[in-house]
Amino acid sequence: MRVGELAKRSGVPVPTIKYYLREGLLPAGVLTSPNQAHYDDEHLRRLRLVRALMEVGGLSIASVREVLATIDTRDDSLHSKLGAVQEAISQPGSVELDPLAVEDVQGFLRRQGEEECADVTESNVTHLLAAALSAARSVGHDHFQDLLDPYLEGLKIIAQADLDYIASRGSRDDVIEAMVVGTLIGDTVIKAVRRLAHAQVSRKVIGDSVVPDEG
Amino acid sequence: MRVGELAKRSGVPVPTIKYYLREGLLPAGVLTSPNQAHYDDEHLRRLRLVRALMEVGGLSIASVREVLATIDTRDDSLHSKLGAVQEAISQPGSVELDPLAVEDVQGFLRRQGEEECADVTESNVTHLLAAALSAARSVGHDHFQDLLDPYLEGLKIIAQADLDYIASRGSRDDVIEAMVVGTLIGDTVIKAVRRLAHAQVSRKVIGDSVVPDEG
DNA sequence: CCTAAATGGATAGCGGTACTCTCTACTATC
DNA sequence: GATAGTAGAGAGTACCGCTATCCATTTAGG
Repeated sequence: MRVGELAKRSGVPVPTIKYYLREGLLPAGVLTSPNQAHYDDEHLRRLRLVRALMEVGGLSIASVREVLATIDTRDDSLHSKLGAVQEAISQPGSVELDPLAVEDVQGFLRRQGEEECADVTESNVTHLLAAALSAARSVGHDHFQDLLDPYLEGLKIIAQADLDYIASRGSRDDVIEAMVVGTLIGDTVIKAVRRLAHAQVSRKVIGDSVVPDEG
Repeated sequence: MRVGELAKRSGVPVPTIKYYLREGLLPAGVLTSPNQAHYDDEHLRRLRLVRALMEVGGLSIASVREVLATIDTRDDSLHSKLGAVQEAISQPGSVELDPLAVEDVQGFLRRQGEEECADVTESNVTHLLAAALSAARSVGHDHFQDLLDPYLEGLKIIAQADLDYIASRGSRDDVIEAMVVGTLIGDTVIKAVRRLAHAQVSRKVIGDSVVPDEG
């Protein structure tokens, strides 16, 4: 197919596709003439992935490029590939870390039997966690880390479901893409379902009055 | 205090504070002269909240303004306030919804005993969920909704912890702020811990080989 | 009291991001 | 042979979150 049909089938405007080609988010089509190229279903699939990463995952073009590069690297074991994918999709903001929050993270990791926790900022994931706890502290929530253990309890169930889902995919390529899609779209799904669960629990527990007027 | 000290104590540059004042993210200080105003600890607290919402929650200025407006509205019960806060912090992207994904969401809600599910797009939260499942479908993941039930199972544990945390706050104002902070910063913490749980489970289950080379 | 620094207020400009437009030379199709 | 589509590439645009500059006034220090 040519770029027009790719645009029609993906819902992405032609100029935007050209832009993605220039930015290296999409591999070039096969040239049949100096100004004619053919694109196949792989291009369509990749294009939809790019859009999903941006729209649902909220990733920037630069992050998408990094994620795609990680996906396309073909030398790691699946376990380390999962790690690499997670690093690529977990860009922490530029919050400066509260040492107490760093300590909280290290304590948590230690509690979970993680031995090698030299520097929290070495991994995007632990950095992200420390940044979030720092932000909590900065707004006066200095016991937010107490939630880590119950969170992990719930997330073990979720992570098991995630891994089952990923492993149920057919080819190795599908497994790797499912890591990205499952993790990023999963984040959004979890966000939404958590809010629904809040509403459910709140309806049962809080009812309508739990706290007096003003403290 | 004057704006200079507010800047020093919050780490936010003076011009940025002025900008936030203009944008209505911060209430004006008390004028003591035509060009002198006093700010108090409430301003500092609010400023830090604004930064936390933007840096960790990834909210835009417009969203922050909306959230603050919701916080400051003082007429709802806590239960409905939680709902309002959730709506304000759950802006769905502009993905067009797949009818099948909408059906998935409705089925899920029905399964959970939610009766009133006329229009999924009426609530930002269900819209967000439908958008995420639509994106999953668009990249060929048309059974992602099978994860909803295990997700809810894990998230019930998390939501209970959240509600306990929120309810443990002192004043009504603190409770309301904890809804925002706990939900948004909680999202990020959950994101990070989920990745750690992935690594943990993956180390145990996947080990290093689960899927053959190529399908 | 005088001067330097800071302040409130307002307007304009800047840097980054994600497109979108425009152009040229060519090709496919009717 | 007229019309529409195409590859490739540079310029332009729109929005967002600041940042810089200016002004008249005021405060703080010697």
